[in-house]
Amino acid sequence: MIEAKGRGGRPRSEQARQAVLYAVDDLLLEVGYAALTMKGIAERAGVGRQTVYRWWSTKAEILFEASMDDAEEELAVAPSRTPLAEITSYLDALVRFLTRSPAGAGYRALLAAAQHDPAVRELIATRDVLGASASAVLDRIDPDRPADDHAADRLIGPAFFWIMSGRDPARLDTHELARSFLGSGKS
Amino acid sequence: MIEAKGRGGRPRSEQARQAVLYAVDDLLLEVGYAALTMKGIAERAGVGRQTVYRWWSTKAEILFEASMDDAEEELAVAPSRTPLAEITSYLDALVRFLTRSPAGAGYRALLAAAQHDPAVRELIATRDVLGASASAVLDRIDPDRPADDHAADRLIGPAFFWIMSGRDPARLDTHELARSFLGSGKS
Amino acid sequence: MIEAKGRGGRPRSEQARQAVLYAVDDLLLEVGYAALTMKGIAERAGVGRQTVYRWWSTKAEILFEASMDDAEEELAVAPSRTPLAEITSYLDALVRFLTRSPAGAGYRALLAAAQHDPAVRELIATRDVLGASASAVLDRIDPDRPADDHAADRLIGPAFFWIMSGRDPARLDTHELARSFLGSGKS
Amino acid sequence: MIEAKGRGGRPRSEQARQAVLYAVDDLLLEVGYAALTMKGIAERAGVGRQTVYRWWSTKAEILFEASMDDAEEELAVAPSRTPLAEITSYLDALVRFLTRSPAGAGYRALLAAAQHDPAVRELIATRDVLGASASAVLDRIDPDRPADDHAADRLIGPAFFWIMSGRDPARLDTHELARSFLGSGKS
DNA sequence: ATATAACCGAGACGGTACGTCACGTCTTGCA
DNA sequence: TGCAAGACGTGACGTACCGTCTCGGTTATAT
Repeated sequence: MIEAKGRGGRPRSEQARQAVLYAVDDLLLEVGYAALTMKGIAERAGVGRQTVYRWWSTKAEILFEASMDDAEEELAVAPSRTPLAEITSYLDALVRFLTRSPAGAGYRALLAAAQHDPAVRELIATRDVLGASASAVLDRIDPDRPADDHAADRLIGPAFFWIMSGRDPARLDTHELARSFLGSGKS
Repeated sequence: MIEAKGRGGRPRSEQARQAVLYAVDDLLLEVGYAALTMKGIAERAGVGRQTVYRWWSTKAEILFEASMDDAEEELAVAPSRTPLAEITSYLDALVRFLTRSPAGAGYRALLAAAQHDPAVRELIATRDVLGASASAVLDRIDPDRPADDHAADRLIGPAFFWIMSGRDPARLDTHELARSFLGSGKS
Repeated sequence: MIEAKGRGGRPRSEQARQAVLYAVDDLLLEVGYAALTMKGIAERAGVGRQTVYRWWSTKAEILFEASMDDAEEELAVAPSRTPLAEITSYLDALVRFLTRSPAGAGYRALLAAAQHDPAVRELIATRDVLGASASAVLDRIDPDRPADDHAADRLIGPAFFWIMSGRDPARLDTHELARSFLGSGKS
Repeated sequence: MIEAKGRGGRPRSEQARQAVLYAVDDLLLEVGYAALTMKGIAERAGVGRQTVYRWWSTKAEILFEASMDDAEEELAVAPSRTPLAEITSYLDALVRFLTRSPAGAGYRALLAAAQHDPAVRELIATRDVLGASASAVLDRIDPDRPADDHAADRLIGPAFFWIMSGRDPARLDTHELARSFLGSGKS
């Protein structure tokens, strides 16, 4: 049993939990991460402030719980006929996730917070959604690929850097990046 | 004349400006970006709060002015005998900058803030210190290299992603990354 | 029920309320009305600033709540054997109140603030402590006295004007004022 | 010569002085005494801040210089045929001054400030405009009236108290006050 | 059935940073 | 020397949110 139940008492309200997660999703889009406050979340969710603090310590934790499932789903791409097509389509999904998706906004906000908050750093380290999604694609292309060759980092990194630097996603040539990626590390 | 001075009035105090920049540098190391406050900066600098707000809108702007010159300097690497050595040494400098340098901490903080603050986004877009440092190295290796092939992004990206994800810099194999980088994009 | 309490929430702290009122009383004597600040009151009371603002809008309101009970008490004079003695003793109490009493200092400060603040004007209009105290004395002397003959104003006014003009209270001849008052408006 | 001229240098600008006085008059009506600031006065007058401070210490001083001449003029009433008419007409002028006139607003503001500022108290003590105006009327009615009988205070006081208490001037019966005044202090 | 206990909402509590305003002083260049 | 301009250090303003703490009430299980 994961749920270590207390001896008695009222059980946690699933309704309150959902309301908080939805509220965080909405507010992130409406006001941005910086203006996201525990107070605002509680009020938007129609929930007591203490109830929020009882189950989450920081807004980062709530955002993590609210976004990561969506993130995983959005980064899963359908198989393609060629490696080039597959890599390209993955990079497109990655860019779309980072720049258009609410879950991507949550991810970027968390990554940002992690740069100056060790607690958030540990939190996101528990679940490497980007790396896992890239590895899934790479494993499909080459099931015998070596571990620890930074392949996932080389696949994700260039696009990731482009986006995080704040440059226009439309000017990013994912096809070129895919070609370069496949042409590297060979002989 | 660049300095379009008003007709009258007391001139800006260079001493106050320096004091603020030093205060930001110090405080960033001592308390971190999240705990960096305009109030704290002013007090540490021995400067009025209004004086800080008069010249900078946000702590990000101050940090930008305080860090970017140092950043540029720290990312300039000495020429090496072989391309591989040069690339590797650049990547080492990059990792050192992002993980150990005060200026690098400032850079990461700014990049983080840019993820949810369009003003900061524009600010850092005005001066692409990472991209410029990579381009300098790449130009030295191949003066005739094509523009817009994302070479700088492919060079920086993997290490950048590794660091930003919060993973251990010691476990990053810059030599391997350098080899992969040089083996890609050929034809 | 007079106390229309909200449905939930922590109840107002009577301790905090008292601490604020005492702090205002103390500070008025120590630093004067002009140097009385909401910040100072909160700090002296050991209370959050928001807590002060939650229950009072201005320092005048706090002062009103803190002083008016005392004022009423200090302006009540014991009956005397003759009208002249009674009126004289009332005028002495009035002068003492306006010039020596902490509550009187509060009253003068409020009256002053009312001259350029309609809100304070309305506030003090809700409780005419001076007029009520004078009426009490006048009613005792002549229970059948007509209303609206400005008797209370004629009794209070001269001494009030003298004090408010900043002239030396010791040079005010209350006995003469009492005699004149009793000699007027008769036949 | 009253004006002790300095050894050399630019003479005081009469234009600047007038501009400041007009600015104070205007601003008092527009924003009220509390919101009247040295900064605001200087800006409205189109004058340097230092220039204001050079010639006046406080806003009260400026207001005093700007209002008291007007006050004296407005409180001078034309002779009437009977004492009752004269007294009544004086009281009407007094009420009008205190409640309608810009100079009266200035006077009330100064009197208010004097309640908690000894410097202002001394300032207004140098020129008793109300008392002087009342004495002028009383002297005309009875040139041989005794000094120090508080007659001026008894004349002014009731109306003054009524107005300062913030009660409706329209409900003040000046005729009744005049009758009472003339019926008092006889034998 | 009835305690007991943990949950729920609401909202006041002492703090602290926010960004603005005015204070009174100072430092310019010009008249 | 006076003057307009305007930056300086100081400190109060009123607001927002922090995380904690009562409140009255609500649901569950454990007697």
